[in-house]
Parts: sequence; C-alpha cells; structure tokens
Amino acid sequence: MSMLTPGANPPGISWPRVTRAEELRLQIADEIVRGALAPGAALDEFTLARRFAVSRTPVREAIRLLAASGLVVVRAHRAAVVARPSAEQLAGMFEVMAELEALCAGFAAERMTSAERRALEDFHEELRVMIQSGDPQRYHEVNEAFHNTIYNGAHNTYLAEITLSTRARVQPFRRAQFRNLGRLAKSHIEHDRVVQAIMRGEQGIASSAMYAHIVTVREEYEHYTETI
Amino acid sequence: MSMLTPGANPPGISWPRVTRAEELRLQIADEIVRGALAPGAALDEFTLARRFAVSRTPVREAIRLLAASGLVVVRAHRAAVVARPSAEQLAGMFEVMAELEALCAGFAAERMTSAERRALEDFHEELRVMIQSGDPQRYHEVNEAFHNTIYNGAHNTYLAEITLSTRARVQPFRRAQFRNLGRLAKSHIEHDRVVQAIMRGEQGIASSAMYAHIVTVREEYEHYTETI
DNA sequence: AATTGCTGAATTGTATGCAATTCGAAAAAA
DNA sequence: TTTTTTCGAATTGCATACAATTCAGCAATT
Repeated sequence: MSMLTPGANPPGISWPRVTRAEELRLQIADEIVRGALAPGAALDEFTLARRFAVSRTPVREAIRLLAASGLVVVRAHRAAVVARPSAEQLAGMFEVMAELEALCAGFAAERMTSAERRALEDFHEELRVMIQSGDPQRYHEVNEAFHNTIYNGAHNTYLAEITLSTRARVQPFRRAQFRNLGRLAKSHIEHDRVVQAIMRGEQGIASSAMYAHIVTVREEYEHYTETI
Repeated sequence: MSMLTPGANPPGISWPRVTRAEELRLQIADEIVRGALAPGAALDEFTLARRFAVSRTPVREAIRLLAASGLVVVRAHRAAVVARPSAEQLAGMFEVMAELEALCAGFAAERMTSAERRALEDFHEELRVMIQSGDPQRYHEVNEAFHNTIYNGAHNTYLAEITLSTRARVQPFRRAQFRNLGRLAKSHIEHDRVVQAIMRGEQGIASSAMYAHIVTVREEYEHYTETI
C-alpha cells in the first residue's frame, strides 16, 4: 500500500481496522491514488461488491467516505466517479498545497524534536542514494515518508491531517513524475535546502524553501501535461 | 439554518438535495454547530432514525459523512459521538484557521472583482449598524456571510472549501462569544483594517490584519473558557 | 435531420432482518 | 470493599429485498 494513502485514519474515523467498509475505503483510495482507477472512472456499487465479495452496503459506505475526502464525486441516483478536477481547480489545490507544506516546514523548523530531525535526515540520505539506483516506486514511498515526517514535525495534528489529505487529492494527477531521473536530482537539491533550514531552526527559510519545492513540482506537472 | 453549515456541498457531494441522507447530514451538522448536540453527545442510530422518521440506513450514512468532515468521531461497534477535541487539538485548529483565513484575505485583496468588493463593504456596513442593535443570532449570520465573501473572493475553490470546513469544525467551541457587545465593537475595528486593505489591493496588509483578527478571536475563546 | 417523448432495463436510495460486538449490572472471587 | 467474570440486553455491521430514479434506445413529431 502506498504510504500516501491515509493509513492513519482521517478526521473522525479511528476504529481498529475491522469493518469491511474501512478495508474497502483504504483499498479503493489506494487504487485511485495509484492510478488503477483513473479520474472519471465510474464506481459501480454492484460490480465493486461482487469483486470484493461483500454486499453493496459497505461498498456504498466506502464510496461516501471517499466522496467526503474529495477523491470521488457522487450525485444522487448516479454512479460515483473518480474526481476529475478542472485545470483551474487543480491549480488551486497546488496553490494550497504549497502554502500548507510551507507552513508545516516552518513549524517543523521550530518544533521538531532531535529524534524527529534525525529521522528526517535519514530519509533525506536514503533519497540521495536512490537518485542513482532509480526504483521509482520505492523512491515515491520514501519521498512520502520524508514529507510525512515534516507534517508530523509541525506538531499540529489538524495541519498534518489536511496537508496529507491535500497531497492525496492531488496525487492522481502527478504520477509518472518520478521516472524522470534528472528531476530526482533537482528535487534532492530543493529538499536539501529545506532540511538544512529545519536543522538550524530557521523557520522562514524552511518555509520558503518548501514553497519553492512545491512550486517546481507543480511546474513539472504542468510541463508534463503540456507534452501530452 | 446557520450560514456556516456547509450549505454549499462538501468536497465530492453535489447532488440536488433530495436524498434523506443528505437532509440528515445538513440537519445534524447544524445541530452540532449550533450546540443543540454538545461535544461528547452520543448519536444513537436508532433514536435518530425514529426522530426523523426514516430507517437507520440514511442516518448511518449521514453520520459517516459527518465523521469524514471531522464533526463526529466513530469507532467500530460503538455509538458515534460529537467530536470533543483536546485543548491541544483545538489550539492547532485555531492556528490553521488563522493561516487559512489570512491566506484567503491576501488572495482576495488581489483577486476580488469590484462586485465582490462592493458586497464585502455592504456586509461590513451591515455589521457596523448591528453592533448597537445587538441581535447575536443575526450578527452571527452576517458575520459568516462577511467571512464567506472573503473565502470566495480568493477565487480558489479548494481553499474556500477547507477554510469553511475548518471554521465549521471550530464553531461548536466558540458559541456565546457574540453576546459580548464590547467584543463586537473591537471585532468591527479589526474587520475594518481587513476591508481597507482588500479595497486597496494590499495583499500583505489584508493577510496580516485577518491573521490578527483570528488570533484575537482565539484569545477571546481562551479567555471565555478560563472563566468557566 | 434534429428534437421530443415514451418505455423498460439498469442503477441507486431506503427499509428491514439477522449476525457480531459491546456495555452494564449482577454475581463471584480476592 | 474492591476487582474480576459472566451473561443478557442493547447497539452496531452487514446482507438482502424492494422502491425510486435515471438512462439508453427507439418511435413519433417538427
């Protein structure tokens, strides 16, 4: 399972993962984020129920939870579909993501414990090594662990929650970015500025460095879409 | 219905309000935000079903949607309860709310159309008049219209969405603030700085003025809770 | 040809029954 | 008295049946 997928439970949902609906929510969310279910794809309740060998009830519940998180769109009496935001909406999400990630980085610079700082450096180093080896899937996972460490390092549960949620919502539209090895090297340099600032406790610098990083990620995405 | 209550639909949910589950979601959310259902109160599916004269199914669905929005907390095989965040979590939400509202105000200063600016001034003036007359409920409604105008004026759907959602989530814990008439006058002065900056298109000033406004709102809340 | 209005098959929305789990009070043990 | 255990009642989780709505296709009309 992708580390991005809300493995930690969303807002009010915190049961031990025993209900079918919760399993389905995680699984379907994962398929959306990984691209197995493309934006615009219809989620037929009956088909999904048969596929997962459960009744429609938990499938329905899972779909509604995904709708509330923004990954799918539902309309009354119509099949739910994987969300396909307009270019404008996507731009808005990137804009917010840059702000939220920058906010996290700034707080992290002020509030991270030394253990958290060490963990951040470890992920950063792991990413550096991986620039060469270049397993995109693995790189993606560690990259998310890196960012998650910063979210949690902000020591603000709600901020971490909505930042992660925003990231998940944008994720389906920035796949295949990690196959560009040149991009990975540049990304690492940007990360490095963030890490340096966080280590020194420089809030403003950490924040603006992270903002710049997300902006380039966004530009990379836009360049990518233009070439299609 | 309170204007705060997500009358505009949340993330992926945008059906014409015809399903029972959606009606229930709005109604229960409203009761939570207005305080009729206090934090910690249990939401019994059967009781709610009988009260609204429907079966448990739509009640269940409504509760899950509210859980996804963070207003209630559900655990497997236990009654859902209205969320009661810890003091720390609440502080985190206020912290984020200040940042998001400030962001909205900054964008609004740059992006609002002249029609939107006029509407903002109208609400602002309406609030000024109401400082004296002092109908707390009505003041509350117009105050939210004022803030919503700024959210929408940022011209970023996603930002407006999560800012409104954050506000709704904090709302149950800042009731009774609007009965303090002295506070209303101070609040209007703070609003005035925001409006002036937005009218002049001064992003940074609008942003910091709004940040200051939310911080004082938060301090007001903390002072209020200390006196209990 | 394009548009409008039917019709029934398919899909979603809701109700209800049963299974699984939790909770509380009383009994048993320390 | 305090703690632990047991067991039945109450509540949630899931499956299934039925009702309400939508949609595709074709026919009738303009």
